[in-house]
Amino acid sequence: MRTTIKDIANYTGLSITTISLVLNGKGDKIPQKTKEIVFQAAKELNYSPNKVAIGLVKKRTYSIGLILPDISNVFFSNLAKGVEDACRTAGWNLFLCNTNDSHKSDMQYIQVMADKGVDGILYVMAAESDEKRVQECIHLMENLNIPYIMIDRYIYGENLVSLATNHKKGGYLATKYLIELGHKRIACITGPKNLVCSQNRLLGYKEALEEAGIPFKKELIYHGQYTIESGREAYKYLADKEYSAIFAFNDMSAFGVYKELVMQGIRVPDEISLVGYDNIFFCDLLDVPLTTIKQPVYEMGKQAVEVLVDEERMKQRKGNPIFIEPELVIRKSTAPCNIKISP
Amino acid sequence: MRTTIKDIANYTGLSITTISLVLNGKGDKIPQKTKEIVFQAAKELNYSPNKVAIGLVKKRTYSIGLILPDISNVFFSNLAKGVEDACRTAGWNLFLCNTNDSHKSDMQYIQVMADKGVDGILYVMAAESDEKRVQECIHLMENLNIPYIMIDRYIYGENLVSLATNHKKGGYLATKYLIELGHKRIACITGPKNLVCSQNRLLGYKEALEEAGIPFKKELIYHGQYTIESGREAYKYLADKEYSAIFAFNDMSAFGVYKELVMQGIRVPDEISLVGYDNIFFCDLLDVPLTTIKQPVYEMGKQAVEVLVDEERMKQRKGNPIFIEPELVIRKSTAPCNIKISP
DNA sequence: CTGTTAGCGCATTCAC
DNA sequence: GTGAATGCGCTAACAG
Repeated sequence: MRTTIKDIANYTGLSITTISLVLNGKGDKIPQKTKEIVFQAAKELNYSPNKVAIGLVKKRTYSIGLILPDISNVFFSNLAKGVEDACRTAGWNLFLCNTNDSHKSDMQYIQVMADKGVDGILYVMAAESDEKRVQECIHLMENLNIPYIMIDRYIYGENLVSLATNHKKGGYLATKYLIELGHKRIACITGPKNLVCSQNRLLGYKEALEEAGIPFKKELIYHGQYTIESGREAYKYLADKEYSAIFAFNDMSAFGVYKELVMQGIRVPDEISLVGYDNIFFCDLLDVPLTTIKQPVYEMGKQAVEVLVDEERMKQRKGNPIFIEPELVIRKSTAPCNIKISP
Repeated sequence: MRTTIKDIANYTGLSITTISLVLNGKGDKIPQKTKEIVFQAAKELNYSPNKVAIGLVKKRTYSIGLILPDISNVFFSNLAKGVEDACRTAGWNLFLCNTNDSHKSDMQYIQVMADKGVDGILYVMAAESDEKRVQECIHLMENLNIPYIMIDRYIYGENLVSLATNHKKGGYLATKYLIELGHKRIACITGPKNLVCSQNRLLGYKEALEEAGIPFKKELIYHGQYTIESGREAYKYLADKEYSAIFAFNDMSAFGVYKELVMQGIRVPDEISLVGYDNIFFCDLLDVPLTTIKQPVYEMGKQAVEVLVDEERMKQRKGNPIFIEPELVIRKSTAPCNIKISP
């Protein structure tokens, strides 16, 4: 059996109160002598406080829940690492909840986390969720009265705290760079239509086009799923279109098209320029290292924890999204346009 | 405020016991009518049991701790996914503990998990740990009387439960395949010396050599750290050695040498054959897809949970490691040896 | 069939 | 300065 505060009381002949006071640093009025006895006993008996009991009386558990779609996705595992590192530093613990992009799991986990008494939730919504489903999740957390931050995938709402990369800017940066290289027909492989992050990247794309006076062509947009597979499908979809560059809204779909391009004997970047999004660590490992938009995802995780844990900052941030600035990382998959296409 | 069992009691005019009995399915002797009243009230008041309180009295929390070195490493994030999926299925929850390969963190997390009342620990030890440090961790868990399974990185000890790939076999398979391709001088890039998993892969390597009557050459062994960087360093170390194939003990270090080989204009597999280990998902994405040894890491995570949660199976497994069979995955980075080297 | 009581391990208020 | 008593939300004997 674990030793309890009671055991120390028996062992020392002191009362439970005294032990608790001393061990919690609230023993201003307790003589040094007594304190030492308590500390000594605690050490001898190898005492460590039962956090479940503390959680029950204090109604704080010093643990938070991280709900995300897929921990095996390097984007999220880097996020998780940032979150975990920040938690450890702050003395918190982390429940990992993997939803496999299921809205139902989202709802279940929110409830379970509440039952477990977590002090907050970091929430990356399931990709399958539409506006209505997001609201359902948000309402649940509100009703449960549990602080939360929406990460990456949602940023509107007056009362909610959210944190995300400035995706519009990211989309803009990528597109502008391609335009500067002389590309005029730039295909897009988006993420799921209902995700705000994907919508915003597209807005940035359009803005850059407009700024350069290039007309937007709907047929160059392929709506994908942020997966390798959808990158491959995008290639097929684009087969009969004219384009000299591709902007994939995440690195995975960029890898997908890349593989397909290579298989078809199309050279990157000589014939087609390719830009990804995320800056996953192995962009660098490909034979043609991938030009991409970097999201500082580890730092996002850290920062999310720091805000969530701080009541003041949470209040400030209601309806006031935290935007993280993306960054263009130029590698070898992009080159000046050398194809003449009728505009 | 959350509604409690007491609120339901007040609301219905019944006693706390009755509520508890009904809600826990132990109300065999309670009339259907009463039951319905209770269920109805629970629904109306939106009741969900406080798991912290339950944890305190039952001394079971239905949560487990997963302690691992680095969640951003795809190997571990896939493991974590397997673990999490199995947990969700079984109705358990998962604490994620990222140690950054620090032994001190290992020790701290073990204690914290115990304080949090977890019902078990899945433990992947820090790479920096030597025999003595592992023992320290094991003793702590034993003293805390908390069930645990050592995953991947440790398999000896009469009283401990462990689960790992049969790394000797993995090393054997990789080496044998290279030998069959005609390679005689096969360089190795190992993992940290103190890790049993790396030691075993080396044993398998030696066994395959011996079986083929090829003498073991110590100078062909480079002791790395399972990182991309150490793959690069391995290349430099091997610069003045004669070899026609490289067996890297994980995919990351394989990528490292691969990059360096490409930079030096050495063609894979025409000049040098390369085999990795792990079968990380982007082995497939490289321009020269990597031949490797597959560890079914997701399944390992799943299985670990299933055993940990089952007292019977835990007993059976004491001192009786669970071995997972690895598998050779042949891709494009290996080819018949066409270099003549004096033996 | 249902209510009363005790207790899980701890923090905390109020006496002594 | 220290101890006894109370309660956090729940389960589990034990009564009745």
